[in-house]
Amino acid sequence: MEDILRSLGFLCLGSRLKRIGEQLQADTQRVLDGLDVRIQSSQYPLLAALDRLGALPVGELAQSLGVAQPGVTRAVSLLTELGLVEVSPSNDDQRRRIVSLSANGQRLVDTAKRDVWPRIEDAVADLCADLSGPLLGQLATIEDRLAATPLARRSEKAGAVAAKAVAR
Amino acid sequence: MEDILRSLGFLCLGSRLKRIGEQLQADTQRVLDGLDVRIQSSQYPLLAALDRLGALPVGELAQSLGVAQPGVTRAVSLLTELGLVEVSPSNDDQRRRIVSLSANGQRLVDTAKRDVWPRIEDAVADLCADLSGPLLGQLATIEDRLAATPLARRSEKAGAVAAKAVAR
DNA sequence: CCATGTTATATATCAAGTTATCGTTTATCA
DNA sequence: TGATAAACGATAACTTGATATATAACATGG
Repeated sequence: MEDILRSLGFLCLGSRLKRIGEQLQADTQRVLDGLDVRIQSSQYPLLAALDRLGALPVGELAQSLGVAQPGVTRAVSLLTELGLVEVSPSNDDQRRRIVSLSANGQRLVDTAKRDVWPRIEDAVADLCADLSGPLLGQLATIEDRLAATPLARRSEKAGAVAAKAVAR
Repeated sequence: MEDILRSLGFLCLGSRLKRIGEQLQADTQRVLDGLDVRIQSSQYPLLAALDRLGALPVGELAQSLGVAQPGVTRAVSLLTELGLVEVSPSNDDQRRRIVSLSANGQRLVDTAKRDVWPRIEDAVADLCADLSGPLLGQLATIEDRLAATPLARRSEKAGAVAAKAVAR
């Protein structure tokens, strides 16, 4: 069965990037499910931004994540309900609402940084290893590799390697 | 303002690909709006698939587009209402519903192939010209270029070049 | 100093993808 | 051949992005 997006090349690059991104996110979610982590993979960038940049108002958070502000507002309410972030008013500007990690959120991030993110990063790096040449070719290779060996399998391998490294 | 997805590298590649894809599609939509075409850019792959592969049942259409079947079912109902595709029962299997371009749909595709798609393809090709090196670097370059010169401007340039070529 | 404009966030609605599940129809095999 | 399994497409519910707009707080010029 011909892959139309692939055949259309640059014409549908946007759709194709979205498609690959969605598959990667779904696969990442499967890795997380296997690791007993209960939040959505899509929330990690927000938590990582707060961890890396410290407390931020909604708008700057949106900018640093490269998404539109309403998306951040929604994600923040969700994470607030989960008790992972907290919102406090700004002292000097009552319009601004400063978002920060809660104690629980910080704990989750610390754990993830140690136990989870390296696994995922290794798996994706493995997926993208030794790519070269034009962009469309690299994307095709990624799709092919993803179909041949799902990310979860790559993360097991990465985990095994990591465990071996620790055991040494 | 630090771009977190970029800093996180492979860890959030999925989110990042989605983000770039969405921006590309939104930009493409803007080009289409300027060209007096009234359908969503995201519907073009489906129409292109039917044009290229001929009439197909829903499931095979989904497979050739690389999306899940319910998405195709919804897109087909939408395009049927717009009068661009038609659905007919299969002779030999009552479960299958064969999707094909209507006369209007075929006309639209023919026009698009001649007047619209080349513009978009040139603009995106321009965006991706002379990329080299590792994937993450290529993606960063694409984002930078897109921020510097939006796709619509690139398509104007491409249109001018095409017009000049014709005039010769 | 207040009317007006701007900025920050929230809300509403839309778009396009997903998974899960259901009803039909077809296929299989004991 | 008839019971059961598999395949196809539709529907429902959810996710995660978008845009447009409303509301409230701040800034500023006359």
